[in-house]
Amino acid sequence: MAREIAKAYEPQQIEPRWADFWVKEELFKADANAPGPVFSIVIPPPNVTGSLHIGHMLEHTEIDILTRWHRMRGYNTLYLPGTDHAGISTQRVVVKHLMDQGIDYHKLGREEFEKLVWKWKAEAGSEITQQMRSIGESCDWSRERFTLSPEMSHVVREVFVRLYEEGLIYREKRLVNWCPVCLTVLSDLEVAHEERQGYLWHIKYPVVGSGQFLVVATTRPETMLGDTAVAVHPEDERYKHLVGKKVLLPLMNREIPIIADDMVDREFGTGAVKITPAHDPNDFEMGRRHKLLEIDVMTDDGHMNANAGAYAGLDRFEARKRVVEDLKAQGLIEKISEHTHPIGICERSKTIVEPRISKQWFCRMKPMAEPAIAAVERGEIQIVPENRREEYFNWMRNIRDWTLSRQLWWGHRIPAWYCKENKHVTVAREAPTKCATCGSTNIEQDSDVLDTWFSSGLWPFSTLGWPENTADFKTYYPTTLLITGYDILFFWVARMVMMGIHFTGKVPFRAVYLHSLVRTGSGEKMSKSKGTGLDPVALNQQYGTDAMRFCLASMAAPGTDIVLSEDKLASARNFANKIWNAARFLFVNLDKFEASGTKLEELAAPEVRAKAPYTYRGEMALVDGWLFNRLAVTARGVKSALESYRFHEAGHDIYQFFWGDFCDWYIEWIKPELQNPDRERAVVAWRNLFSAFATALRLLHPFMPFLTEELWHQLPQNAGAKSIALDTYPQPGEERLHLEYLMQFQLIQEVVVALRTIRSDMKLDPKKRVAAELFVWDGLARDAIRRSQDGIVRLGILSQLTITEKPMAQVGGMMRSTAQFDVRIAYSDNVDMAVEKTRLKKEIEGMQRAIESKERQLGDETFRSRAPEKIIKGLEATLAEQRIELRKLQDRLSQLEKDS
RNA sequence: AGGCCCGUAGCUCAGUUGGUUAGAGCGCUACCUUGACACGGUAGAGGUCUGGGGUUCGAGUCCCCACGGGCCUACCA
Repeated sequence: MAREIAKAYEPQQIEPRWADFWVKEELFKADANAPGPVFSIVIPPPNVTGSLHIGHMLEHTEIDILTRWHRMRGYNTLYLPGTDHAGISTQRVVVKHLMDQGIDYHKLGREEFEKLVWKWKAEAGSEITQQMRSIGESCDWSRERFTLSPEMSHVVREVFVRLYEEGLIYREKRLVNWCPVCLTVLSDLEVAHEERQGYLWHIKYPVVGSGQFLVVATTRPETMLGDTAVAVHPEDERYKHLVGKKVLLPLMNREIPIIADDMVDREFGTGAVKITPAHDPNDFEMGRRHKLLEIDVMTDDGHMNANAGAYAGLDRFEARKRVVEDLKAQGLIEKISEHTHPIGICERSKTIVEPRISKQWFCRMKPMAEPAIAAVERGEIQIVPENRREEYFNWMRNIRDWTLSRQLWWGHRIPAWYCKENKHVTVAREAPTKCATCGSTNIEQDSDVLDTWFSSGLWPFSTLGWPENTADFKTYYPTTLLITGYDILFFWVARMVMMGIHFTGKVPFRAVYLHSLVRTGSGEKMSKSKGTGLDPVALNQQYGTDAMRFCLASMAAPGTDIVLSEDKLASARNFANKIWNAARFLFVNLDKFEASGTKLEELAAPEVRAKAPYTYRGEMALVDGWLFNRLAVTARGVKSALESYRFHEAGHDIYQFFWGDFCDWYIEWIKPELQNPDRERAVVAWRNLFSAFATALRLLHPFMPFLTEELWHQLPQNAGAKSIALDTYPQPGEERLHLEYLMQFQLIQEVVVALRTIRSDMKLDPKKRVAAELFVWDGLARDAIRRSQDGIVRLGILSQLTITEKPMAQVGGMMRSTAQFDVRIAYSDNVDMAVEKTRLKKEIEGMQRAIESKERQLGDETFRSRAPEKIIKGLEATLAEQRIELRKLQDRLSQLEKDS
């Protein structure tokens, strides 16, 4: 039967089929009761609002590679998918959606709004998980989780109440980061710092009863409306005499005290600082120390409030202008200087964050941070790359309390109820009917929700059934590994570690691999909102998901950010095409061979894999010995690379093997064998080819799941089998490598390349067959080569090859020599001896340099006494070879010079 | 302000504990439409590893300084 196989690899034709197959067959459903070592990984839940971006593509590629790899190696494997309700993002998306329809969400009311978000989630919230299916991620979809599902909410509430009962959660009025656009408080981590060009306004505050002025410097003049003091350093001679006096706050005509506090920097500005406790973190602390008034002069949405007097109602930036103008008019601006300073930006709305006094829920972090630090110190959690450990420690050691509440409607509502009669607080798992303290039924639940990261922090155990001791929890917790971006080390990783240890007594994962970020050519982080991102979905469509995966993996060196380009994708696509065509070669030739009357079963015996490499009457072909050893070397390399998250190295090894060894040499070499009239020989060749190809496919499968699944199914030995994903992964053999195969075939490769190089230098017609002579120094190798003569003749495009028993004189024809062999093409047309001489001279120079440096080193007593034996031996061996080569080159050159 | 990372071939980047003539992909040059593959084949050119100093028998690799680029943390008004 003739097989239909397209001439070029067309991923669009095969990917959707396997993506569906994997999902429908529930191929990756985990079984908590299955035997074997466990590999479990939970997904960093993407936002429900999201769609797959290039960062996910990288992350999910890495996760899926390791997941498939472990599964194939026989681990009880769970890759648990899910999404995050993403409070602020989702609420913003839906609010905007409503606005587009002319609906103000405030008017809908909370309940109605929440219903709409759920509806929206049901309709649009599975885009990313659908995309994950279509790119073939080997998740267990039966265990998909959502951070705001009833089950997860139950866990969140349990955790909140326990923390409250333990005194780790408290409610307090203090200075927080407020976003006037999102209308919510933010945690420190959600505030980005940016250097901005601004001004330093020097404002003259009249000292009461003296006619003098005290000049303060500020970057935010509008906040002066809320000033309740001016502070100077207690030892500042310039101002000592003023401490205890008062200034008259301009524009507000309020008398405020001059205080002394050593937090003041005498060097900065004028050395006198206005104090606005309600709008600046420093001032707030100082205010509390000195029991100053805290006057909030702004509204939620960044306008001035009634406390701002004449400025009430103005936008904060407008107010700044007006304040400055008015001060100028009164002659109270002493000077204005340019000043670059960092300001806080809301990560979502990009507006300037306003520090503000507000009553919020906080989580005490220090007690939880300590065990989290210890766990990493003791190595219970491995952080990769290691240099991130220090960042982790640094942040953990300086940790500050976490602002938990958010003024949103979408999220886990805080399980706290306030007694309206006497302000008692009831925190409970189940909604209470009355105040726990006074019994009043006049209670109301806190209207805020929890920071989204609070529920994400529980993800590794909430998804596995905690607080019940479920089978999943028992088997899969702690998870084996977490793969996520280093940009959320604090947001998420650190918090999971703290929560995990606190609640389960165990670390949530044994290792964290922090992957790179994908950047644009100009070094920016790729971002959809900035329009600088490449769209992985479109690119997958164009180049193939496998190509994308392979490309990303090949670039994913730990600790290095990735700059992706279409060039690189094309190169990965070409690799996929190469494999496709290797398969095509197999099948086209198989058809021919079958046509000559061979039964497929003979070639595709089920044990084909197990017994490979096959021999012909006990005799191993050198090329087979070589190829299977190369395969073993590759499997070894891939294993050690993946064990240490060096995806790029694994990818490179496989690429090298598949293209360089398998396609360029093996296939070329065995071509005649496959149609060998000696049927027995041909069958051996076919079995080895099938076996090697299938092994290579299995090696590649975690990287390119679609292509390998497709081709694997077409191999006769896999007829009727379920999936390559459930097949075994090639393990590096226990037995030692047979180095002689590797070395002997490598020698052949060198000979063939030397022949081709000579031909190329001679500008020989590529089809012109010429006679050549070969001498090989090593007797064993010479015998091996004699048996491989036909191959050399074919690949070197020779008419005949004479293998001599003696070294060759460096005369006549065109030659190449190494320490191991001499090869000559006895053909002298077209030879430009001047070019040959130049080449020889250049090579001699290089060789002399190499030899001299080695001689110098080896002649150095200190080197000999201190360098390891291995290095010295190696150097000596190389030196000996190079001396031989040099002598040959010199002989050759002088011969040529004599001739001319 | 503190910390971290990077600067290697025209481009994008590898280079695990310092050790033998520094690698890959793309690009480039020449030749080749050969029965798997032009998304291809064959051969080749091209870096002395940003600069300077140091440690060492030996440095792309370790240390210091400078220059250039990036990131993170941070309450300098």
